[in-house]
Amino acid sequence: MHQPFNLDFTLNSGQTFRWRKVDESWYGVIGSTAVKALQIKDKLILKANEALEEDIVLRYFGLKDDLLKIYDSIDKDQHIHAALKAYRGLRILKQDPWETLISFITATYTNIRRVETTLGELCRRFGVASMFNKERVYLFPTPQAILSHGLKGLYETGLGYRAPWILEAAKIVEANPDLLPSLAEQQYEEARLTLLNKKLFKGVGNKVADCILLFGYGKLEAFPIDRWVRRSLVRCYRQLFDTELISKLKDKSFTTTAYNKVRLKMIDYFGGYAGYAQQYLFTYERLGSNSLNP
DNA sequence: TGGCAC
DNA sequence: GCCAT
Repeated sequence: MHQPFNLDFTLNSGQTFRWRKVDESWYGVIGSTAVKALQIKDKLILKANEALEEDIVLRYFGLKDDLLKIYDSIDKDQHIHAALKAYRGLRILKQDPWETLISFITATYTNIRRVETTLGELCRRFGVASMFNKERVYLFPTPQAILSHGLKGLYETGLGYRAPWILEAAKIVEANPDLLPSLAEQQYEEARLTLLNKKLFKGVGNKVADCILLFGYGKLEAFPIDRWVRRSLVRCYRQLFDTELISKLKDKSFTTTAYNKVRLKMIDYFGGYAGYAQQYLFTYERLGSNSLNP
């Protein structure tokens, strides 16, 4: 197998919300195929309920990234070094853009556990069910499925004030089938502008856009800055910023202007794989160095 | 800048 | 973390 790889770190690092661990196995969906994934030592064992191209699997789990080369390029200081060591094998997934869009709109101003519950409910109600062994797995609902249930149905999933945003997103994607695929053709900064400047989707700001581009499109320079990354930057990377920017990183005055200054500085610092650096700093800050107890 | 569905 | 003000 492509090394290094750690399935638990990858699926527990806040980039995906729908994988479920039962005993030693993870149940989830790749494309529209229900799968069971299990890592034993260096082997990734994949069982699917229908034919699934190996290429699709490699792509999904980020196994096509040359992780050692990436480590080499971002291993710039003792802080990132410790994070890379603690979470060695953590990879950035390449998830479905539509699911990623809705997931990260849902993930603002809450915690991961609640996002998991809400998205689980969304999929349970609106998604196509499929069985794997004794585990029931739901596909992520299509825009059409969401539209057919309407706003009331969305509210019942616990989406709260995001319900209308999700409905609106479904309308936009349904009306423009080429929109999400076209972002894949664009470079990171261009795709980012498409998402943000046109104010395409309600609920998609700086951070959510960067998450979508990183986890849904594999734009590996994207550097999403959330509260954990902010904490990490204040704690370990103070020297890269002036005191004004540091104080903004610490509180609510973290505006778009500040976000962009920090983002560009970090991409400049870590280079084209800044997104990987971000994911390790995020996980290290959130879960600590005790990687056995995530 | 403050308020926010569950 | 984003939106509306």
